[in-house]
Amino acid sequence: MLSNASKYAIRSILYLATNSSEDHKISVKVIAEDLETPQSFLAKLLQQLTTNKLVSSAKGPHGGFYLSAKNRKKSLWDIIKCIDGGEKFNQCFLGLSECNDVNPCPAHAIVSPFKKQILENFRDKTIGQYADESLEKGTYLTLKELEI
Amino acid sequence: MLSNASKYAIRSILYLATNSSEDHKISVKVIAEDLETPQSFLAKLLQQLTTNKLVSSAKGPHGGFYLSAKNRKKSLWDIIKCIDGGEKFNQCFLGLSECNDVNPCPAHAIVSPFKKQILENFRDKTIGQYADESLEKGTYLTLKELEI
DNA sequence: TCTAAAGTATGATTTTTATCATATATTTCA
DNA sequence: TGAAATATATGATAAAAATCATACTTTAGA
Ligand code: FES
Ligand code: FES
Repeated sequence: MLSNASKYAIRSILYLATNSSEDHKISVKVIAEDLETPQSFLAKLLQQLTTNKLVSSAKGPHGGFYLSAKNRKKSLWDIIKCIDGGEKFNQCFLGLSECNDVNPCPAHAIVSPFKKQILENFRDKTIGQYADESLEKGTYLTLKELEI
Repeated sequence: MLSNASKYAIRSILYLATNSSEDHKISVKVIAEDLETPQSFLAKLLQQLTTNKLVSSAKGPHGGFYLSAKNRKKSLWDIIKCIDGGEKFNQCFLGLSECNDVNPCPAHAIVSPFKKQILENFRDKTIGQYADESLEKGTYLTLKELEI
């Protein structure tokens, strides 16, 4: 579904949402280590996200990445659009041009309601809300913290 | 979600399910033209599917591919397993090792029910049933037949 | 004011996926 | 029995995605 790039981007941003603040910026190095993602790839991604105002950054010592209040108002969907492009959810599951109710493919009936629901969720919920819920529910972002 | 390979494979098989029979085999050439997929790529895929008993074939003039009664008992899930491997549905949406309810990622709550239901549908319904439903409901497999 | 710690910019490489191409083996039918 | 139609087998190439690397810029703090 999503590219690695998008997955890393989402995880980084949710990570920043719970762990960073304007007073506590986090460097790519640390993010990459915690999330166990390739560092330079992540650096590139974070640049792109910064350019698109999805995350904030500061150079120099004690610099790093963090989420501003505005950044927290963005959605998962904004991230996906930024990295993978906005077509992710209107593509047909079987690769048949566009996905719509007029020309449904055989998988449409089962797949489509879910796509709609997920898209809605990703579009309507803010990063901030996601982060808050994560804290409540105790979800996981890194492999390290998994209970295995 | 699925690779092009899997998409082509599924579409070919559903196509064969409604258009072919032991008495009416169809050549790669025709399948590829109708589905508008790259011919040699499809040829390779059909070979793999044949090897794995998901489709049947015969060489020589009037040869081609078709679905036997047994082939029709297979599921979409069998196709996906054959082409993309069986991990497609237990991977975490955010790339966090495995997807399970014990160590949910932040997207798990919204994504997981969907994955479960689709997997179930893909596993439990046979190709034959899919084809029958398609005829009833009038779904589409090729770009050509789309109402645009 | 210098140095080190960050991000920024850009391009090279590797890996995976998708696609193209070509030679071989069977089989029907004239 | 031989030519044509088909699948089969295998390898080459191209395109896309992921990863690695390197040089540059800014800034805090000694
Ligand atoms: S048309 Fe194929 S998933 Fe909607
Ligand atoms: S754990 Fe991430 S989708 Fe289930």
